[in-house]
Amino acid sequence: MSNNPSPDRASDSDRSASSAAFSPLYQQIKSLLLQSLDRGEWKPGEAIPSELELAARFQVSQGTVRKAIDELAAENLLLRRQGKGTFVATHHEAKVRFRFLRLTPDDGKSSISSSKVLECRRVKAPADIAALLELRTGDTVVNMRRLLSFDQTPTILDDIWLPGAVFKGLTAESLARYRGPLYGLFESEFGVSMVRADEKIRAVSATPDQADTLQIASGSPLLQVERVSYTYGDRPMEVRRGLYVTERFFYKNSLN
Amino acid sequence: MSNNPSPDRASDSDRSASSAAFSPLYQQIKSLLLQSLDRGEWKPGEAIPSELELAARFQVSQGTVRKAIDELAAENLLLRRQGKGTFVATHHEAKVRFRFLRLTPDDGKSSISSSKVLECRRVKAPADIAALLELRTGDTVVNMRRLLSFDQTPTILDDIWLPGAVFKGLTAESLARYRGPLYGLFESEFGVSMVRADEKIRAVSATPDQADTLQIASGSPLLQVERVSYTYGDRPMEVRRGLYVTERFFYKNSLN
DNA sequence: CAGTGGTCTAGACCACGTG
DNA sequence: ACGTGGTCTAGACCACTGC
Repeated sequence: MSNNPSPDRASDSDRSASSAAFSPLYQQIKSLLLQSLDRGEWKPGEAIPSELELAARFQVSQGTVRKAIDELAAENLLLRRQGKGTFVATHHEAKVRFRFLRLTPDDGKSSISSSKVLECRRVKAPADIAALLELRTGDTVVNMRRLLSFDQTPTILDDIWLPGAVFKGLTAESLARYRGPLYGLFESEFGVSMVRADEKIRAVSATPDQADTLQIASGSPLLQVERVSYTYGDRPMEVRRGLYVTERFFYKNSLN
Repeated sequence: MSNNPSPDRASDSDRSASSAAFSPLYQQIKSLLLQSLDRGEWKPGEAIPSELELAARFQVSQGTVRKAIDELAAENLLLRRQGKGTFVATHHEAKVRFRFLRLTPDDGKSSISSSKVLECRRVKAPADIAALLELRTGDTVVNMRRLLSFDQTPTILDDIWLPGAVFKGLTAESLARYRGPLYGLFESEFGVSMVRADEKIRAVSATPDQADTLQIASGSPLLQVERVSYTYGDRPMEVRRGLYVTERFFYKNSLN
């Protein structure tokens, strides 16, 4: 790229053809990288090409690639490791486990967790779920319910909804066999990377049914967490309604 | 600064004398900027010197100053405005109001809020509050309780604790006269800028007293939010225990 | 028009991880 | 020794703001 008083803009127009029209170069590079991630050109956990390689591929300077990667790293889509390279974020990692699970034990001790799948079936989407997943009412969705326990104490009751077209072959049996975080399974088995989520939190009273499965008194206060998770391109891929027992745990949040 | 094969490092050692010893230059600049902010050299809402001025002052390149400011802007301590300058963040702004108040109405309509101070007195700090504020048990603290209503509906009951040595002259009367966000008052009247906060969230049942002031049924589920707020240098400056009625509001959070 | 932050480049050197 | 990302610089030009 020349940077002279009368610059040659030919290569610029080449680039903008395949990307958002008039935005900063590094933003265009960022979109291109996002497209590659979305398309699965580099899988979660793998390294992406080096900054110099990408600079050569896109015909820009290393600094411009760097700024694009900086933003993706700030959004936790990429992970930089000095001396090694830049890697696609994955949910198969101890560090990342608590990025989406904000429930924390009072005494700080990380206790052993167990997950029991109570139900998993394919059904027609209710209107509210369909809307949140940007599907049509009646489109088929996977509905699973599970109970998470810490130190043998039932703590989280989750009701999860997934688009049926994407999560083919997800059954109670395959879930029961799997060890590890659910979002890790989604990555490996269905090619769906969860990248971001919004949560709406309320306090509610346990219904008799809920109280029964959580082994608490009916009417006890519960934290209700309604989450919508998104993949690349802000496409919603999961709706999750969780009920948390906050007797010995709390939901941790940081405001900046 | 020379960048030759045999560089002259004299100016480097000059700088490191007044800052953390061996860290990247831009991190040292960042600390110096933080010190100036903490010391009140530039007040909330004011512009800080231009990048070129700061570069001249610290004897570094504009790019290095820029990277320091980038991080402070990412942490919401500074606000960049193209063509105008870089400004110190302030809580006197509509945009920032909802940075620390995460309670959102179901219907999205921003309703008028009113704040009623129920109590404000200087007392000796209980052990738990003192620990959170990094004071000694029995040091004097300001304790205030207030009720926030939206559309005439009582919604938030706050119990707030502040270090007495810093918040001299804070009385129920001065609070009653003041309009606007509490953190704005803290900035203007006491020179305390809240920069970050940690929250622990639980679901609880309303006690008879709480139910009475919030005009709900005794035993109703409430969101309990325990917040510790920090100024520059991670010094705790407020402990706040809030009870939120989440009937027509929810606590909004984003996971990245 | 001048001054501010925003973008882009090119090149040097440093720090880290691996072979 | 080599390749990776990390830091730092210098300089050009762009985009926005306000006089």
